[in-house]
Amino acid sequence: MRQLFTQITAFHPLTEQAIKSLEDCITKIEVNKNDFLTTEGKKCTHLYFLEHGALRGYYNLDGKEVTHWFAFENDFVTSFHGFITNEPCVENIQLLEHGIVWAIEKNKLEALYDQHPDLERLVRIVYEKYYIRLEERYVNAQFKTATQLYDDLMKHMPHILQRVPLGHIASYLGLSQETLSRIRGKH
Amino acid sequence: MRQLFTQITAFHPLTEQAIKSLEDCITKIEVNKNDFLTTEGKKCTHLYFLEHGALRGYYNLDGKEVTHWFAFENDFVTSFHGFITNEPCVENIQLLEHGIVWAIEKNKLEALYDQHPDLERLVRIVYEKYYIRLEERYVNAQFKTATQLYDDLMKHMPHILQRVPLGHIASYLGLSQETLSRIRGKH
DNA sequence: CTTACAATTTGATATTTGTCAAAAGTTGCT
DNA sequence: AGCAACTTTTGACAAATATCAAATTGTAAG
Repeated sequence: MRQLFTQITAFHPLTEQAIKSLEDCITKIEVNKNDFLTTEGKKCTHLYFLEHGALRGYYNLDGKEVTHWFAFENDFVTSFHGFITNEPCVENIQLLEHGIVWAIEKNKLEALYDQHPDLERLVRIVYEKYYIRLEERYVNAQFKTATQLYDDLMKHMPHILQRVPLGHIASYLGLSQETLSRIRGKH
Repeated sequence: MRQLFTQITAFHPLTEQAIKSLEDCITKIEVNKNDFLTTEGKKCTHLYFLEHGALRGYYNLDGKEVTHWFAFENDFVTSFHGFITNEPCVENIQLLEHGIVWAIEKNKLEALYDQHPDLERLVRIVYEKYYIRLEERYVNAQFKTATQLYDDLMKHMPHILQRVPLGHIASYLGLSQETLSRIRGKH
């Protein structure tokens, strides 16, 4: 638990009281490879923090699985669209390895905001960080060639090939698996 | 000014005190077509709210201008990467028409958060909204065909063709201008 | 109304990437 | 070790989109 709060407060420091309150609201979950945190059509009422493991978010698009993000250690995770709008979510979140996640319910989290502005600030800052991370990916995906995308990925997440099947990575980059395989072939 | 706060509080209600404090920190700016709110390399220390007008954010990539977003009436606008990280920004924000914008300095805004948690909450909610908006665009851009992208744009922003040159729209969709022109040709 | 400049369209061709199918390689299980 | 299921690679070909160049249309100023 200490380890968890060390990671979380790296985004923004929290008061002892906020940490105490949080402790009462979070649940530790152990999840196996191929388990789901949420699936298409379900309400996604929890925010997760990934202590250990790897997972992916994907859509079903014309019968194909389209992976649109990965998460690893110390990432906040949820189906953001569903979590924010309260609508049934459109994506599936699946474990790629055995993992440990912490969960908090949306209602409880929002109730804590009222007592702990520092917690709400932390979440605001997380959104800021995640927003610009997504923006960067967006610009890359749209305006770079397949080879550039692969090179960038190797630079920023060199470990990913060891942990994630190629097909998922291809779809994450918006490429066919065959194209990615060929690119990788030329060193 | 009333009009402005009507729009802003549509995201989340504010107390009278928060509104008073905000009033003291914001500046109204009138901007002409082709003016810039910020340019590449500058620090972007302001958050803007677009009361009237249209503008675009674009990168220079290999000597080409790449438009990656548009903003219209009642949008919050800034170079988010620069604004959040305090690093020199990588994009240009340019007016496409004569417009009216309200500006607030980042320092002043953050100072207000301490006195007015409701304002910080409003901003958090704005980030949430903008995050899922971006996510939606991301998935579209990556996994839809040129024709689908055009049809979606016509559905969600049918007015855009009247206000924005085709070349900018093409680059926003990640297409060449010629391709977009041809797609548009077949009704 | 005419001219000059900018924006858009059209045509021909090249490039990139996707698709389908088959082969080769891996992994896990008994 | 040996089989089955899954993942990755390879090849041939098709489709989508980009590029370059030229023609056309639209627009604002005198």
